[in-house]
Amino acid sequence: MKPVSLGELAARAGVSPATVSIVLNDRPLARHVADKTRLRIRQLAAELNYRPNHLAKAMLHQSTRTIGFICGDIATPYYAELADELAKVAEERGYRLMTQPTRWDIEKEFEALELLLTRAVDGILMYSMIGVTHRERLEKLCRPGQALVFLGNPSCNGFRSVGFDMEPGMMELFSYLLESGIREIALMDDLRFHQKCEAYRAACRRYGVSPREYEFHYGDLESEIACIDRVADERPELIIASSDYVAAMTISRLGQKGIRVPEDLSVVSIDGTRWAELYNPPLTAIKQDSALLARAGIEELLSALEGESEPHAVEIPTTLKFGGSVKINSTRSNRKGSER
Amino acid sequence: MKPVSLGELAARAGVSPATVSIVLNDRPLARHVADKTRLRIRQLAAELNYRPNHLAKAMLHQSTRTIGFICGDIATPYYAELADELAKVAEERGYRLMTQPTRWDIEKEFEALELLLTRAVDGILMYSMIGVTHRERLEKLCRPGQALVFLGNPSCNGFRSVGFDMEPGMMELFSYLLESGIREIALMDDLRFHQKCEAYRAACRRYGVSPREYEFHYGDLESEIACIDRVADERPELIIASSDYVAAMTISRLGQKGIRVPEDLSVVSIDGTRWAELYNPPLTAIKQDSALLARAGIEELLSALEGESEPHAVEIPTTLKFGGSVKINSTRSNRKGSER
DNA sequence: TTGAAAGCGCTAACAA
DNA sequence: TTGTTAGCGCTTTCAA
Repeated sequence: MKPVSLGELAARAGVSPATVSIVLNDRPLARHVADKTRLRIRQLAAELNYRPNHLAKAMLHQSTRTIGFICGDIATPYYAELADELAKVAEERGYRLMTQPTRWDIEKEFEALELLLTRAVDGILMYSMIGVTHRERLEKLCRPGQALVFLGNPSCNGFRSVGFDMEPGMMELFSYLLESGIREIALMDDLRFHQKCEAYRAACRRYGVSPREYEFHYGDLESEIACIDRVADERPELIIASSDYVAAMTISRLGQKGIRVPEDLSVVSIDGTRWAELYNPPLTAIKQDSALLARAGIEELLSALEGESEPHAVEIPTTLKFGGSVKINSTRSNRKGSER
Repeated sequence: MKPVSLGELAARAGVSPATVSIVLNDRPLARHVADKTRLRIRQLAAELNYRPNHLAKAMLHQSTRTIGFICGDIATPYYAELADELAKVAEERGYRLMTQPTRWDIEKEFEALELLLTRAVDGILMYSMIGVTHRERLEKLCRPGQALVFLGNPSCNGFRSVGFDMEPGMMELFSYLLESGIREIALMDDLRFHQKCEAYRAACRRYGVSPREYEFHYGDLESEIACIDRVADERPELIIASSDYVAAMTISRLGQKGIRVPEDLSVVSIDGTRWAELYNPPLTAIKQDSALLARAGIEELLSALEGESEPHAVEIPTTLKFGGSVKINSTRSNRKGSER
């Protein structure tokens, strides 16, 4: 049972396709169509369950009203929440979201960019470092000014980008920790994504803390586990984990070794998703607000689609969110230690 | 700088569009095209960064090679993992996935169905109860045999569906619990989704346990909290939570009231995602394997697209996964208590 | 108040 | 070995 086309509908109504199109789309000219005809068309459309063919429309306007979201990971809490927010904001603006997970595979990210090039989507949001690491290859495909926005990391020079400014949250964290008498503050991260790391180093400098970095690679489970094991051996007072996910992995694995959080070792995570709040203990975190990121990202993309030619590099400030995964030493600094 | 069309490319190469199409798509006839011409076309295409217009192709075949996934929630671990698996399997089969979160809003679910009707996607996977609860309205839009597969709940009579069989996991759980000396087994769920509930009742009957049910509504935070508070007051020995997410919420909130899991109250969750393993304590769970669901779901959808007319109702068995959120009473039953 | 025709970019069938 | 033509379903002039 094939769907009816506008043409067939017109034939059955005894009018031309043009008339049907005008009526069903409520074009200004529809006011000049005889009431009888208009009603007949409408009724017939409902009866036959007529639906305009999205493909034909898209072809005509050369637009699918779809935004692509290319992302290394969509199953982890931070990205899952982000994808959800993006879909919501996109919908508000009359777009759909097509999410392409790439499992942090550079080749796949470039493949996914073809979505944009073949015009299967109108624009692309990309959570990736290729704007920095694979600059030339990227430029061969898309010149700045295209409907491509990098998410997460700002300062993809020349390309549009919306990311977080890690500094405020990091500074707030350090100030809080030092007040609480904690000085051995280590970072566990994929150092290829250097923003968190840079904010960490800046904070270390400012507060006179000597940096300790534990490196692993996103998506490489073994390196993550090895990294946690090193932390367990060397036992800093506190470890900043690069995400809620990594924090959960860390606490879980430390627990298996009999190391308790926060009693034996404190953990601070970066992200602060709903999961961080529900974790046991609730995670103290540098909060990256995915709702803000989503909104700003889509705004920037739409402004590109509307022909706004100047690319922006938006930065969204981070904040500190208190949980229960940091051990408070001195009692006097018990300011807002637990919020719930 | 507008993208070049096949027509322009042909003009510049001094050949007809048809020839270009044949060459670039490596059609059988391409072997009959002069080597010189073929090379010239290929080279020019690369130089001009030619990309076929996806819309035009789609229009021709009346297919976008895209599958829609309509789902109430995509931010919660179980659904996030499922979306990830679906995207992966779809990609293997040459399709893309378009995820439409509806935040459990029935109207939105019907709206999203328009994706299928307007042919913006080739088929739809739907995680929803409307196949059961809004049968007539649904039938008015799509008759069985259409490229629509219900996920999660089997037995959407007449419609294709792929879901879980909760019984094996539930029975295994009960047998384990009774062996461990736990008899007060309660369920916390949205009873509108009656599968889990039915398996629970069946297990209660079989094992002579008197059912205790705590009801809340998905997506309604207040009802969830109220539900947990009732559980805290009435304190069954063990509570089966309808998802990893709900289990985490429960344990977190119980913790705030000073009730520890599993010392004071045991919790078993349903889902068994990666998050369940990383939780503290790791959750004992009835496992719903999202990779299996994804694969079976896509298979079923593709078989519909390929014209296989007989709708199936596939059921995937659940299993019990051991964690540390159940308090073991008797020592003799310490069989595989903790697995990690 | 309505209809006819052209065209969006591509492909497949048929000619040459 | 290559070109011509028609058409996918819809919208938008322009003409009647």
